[in-house]
Amino acid sequence: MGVDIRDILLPYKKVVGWETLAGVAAVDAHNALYQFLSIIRQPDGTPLMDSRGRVTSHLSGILFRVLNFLELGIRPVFVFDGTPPDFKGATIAERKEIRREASARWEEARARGDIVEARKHAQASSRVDEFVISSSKELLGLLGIPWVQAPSEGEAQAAHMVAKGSATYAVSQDYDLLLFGAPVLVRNLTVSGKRKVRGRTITVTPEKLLLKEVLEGLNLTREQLIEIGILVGTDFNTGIKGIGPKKAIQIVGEGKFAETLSEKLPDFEPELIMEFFVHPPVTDDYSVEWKPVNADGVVKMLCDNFDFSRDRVNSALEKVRVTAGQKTLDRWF
DNA sequence: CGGCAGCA
DNA sequence: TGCTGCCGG
Repeated sequence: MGVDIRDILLPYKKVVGWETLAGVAAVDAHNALYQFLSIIRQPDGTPLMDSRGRVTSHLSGILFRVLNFLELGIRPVFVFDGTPPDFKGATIAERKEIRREASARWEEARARGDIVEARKHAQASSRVDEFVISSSKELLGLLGIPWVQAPSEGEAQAAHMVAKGSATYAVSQDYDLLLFGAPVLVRNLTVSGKRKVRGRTITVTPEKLLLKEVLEGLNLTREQLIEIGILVGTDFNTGIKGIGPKKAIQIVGEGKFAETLSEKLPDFEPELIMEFFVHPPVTDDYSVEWKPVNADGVVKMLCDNFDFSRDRVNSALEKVRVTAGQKTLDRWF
């Protein structure tokens, strides 16, 4: 998922404290929902589900994260994907196949009692489907959180909203936001700092990337950063085998992007993808307005309809009732 | 992921 | 008070 240019971005990642993050966060909804669906699972990989078998992991994730954001003075706006460009077709088909295989391996591993293996494949089988999207939008509405429907890629729309000042920063784990021109990208926006990765407990802290610093530091234009992405592979193309971000930066710096491509991938034409990153379809037809949490509505949806515990939901909502009360003198809601 | 009980 | 580990749906 996403362009893997992590290695060259390492020097430009800045660990930031929560107090610096008060403001409007344009959240890459697909990225957040995928994260919730893949991680909020039982040890054997089974996601949270209601009595009717509907997956509810994403609803749990949204509820607690959004309420935490509000408490921290972070006003999120979720940005959902629209219609992907035609040239994403191959990637979409490939991912579908990967999910299908992962699903089968999940079953196999569970059948033979290999919990660890089962969970791994279950995570890889996660899919943000129509139900996940519509139920997420419904819950966000009840929480008073605005969401925007992108005409095409949500990442592009989120980047656009930060660029024009509708949001302070974009939130995603993917670096594509930088290719789409997001001036500020924040990663690891999870409240609990401790995470278990392969048995080890590591501390995950929010980190900020400024596009300007990345481009100046690497002495690149945004078009050149996109060229690097295309060489190593994006959501829209496979990239060249044997070329990672380090080699790509060298190639692009020497002005040999086109030359290298025509040599290694003579049939591939990068122009459409380049143009898509530079000028993606985005809209200015949105309104971003936060409303008070509809606590009754949230309880009705989550407890009556999706079997959440009343105690848990109420105590989560209780925290923002206090916060909302304190903020009424601000121009918050 | 995030809440929370249980324990040092 | 801070950490570990289980549970949620």
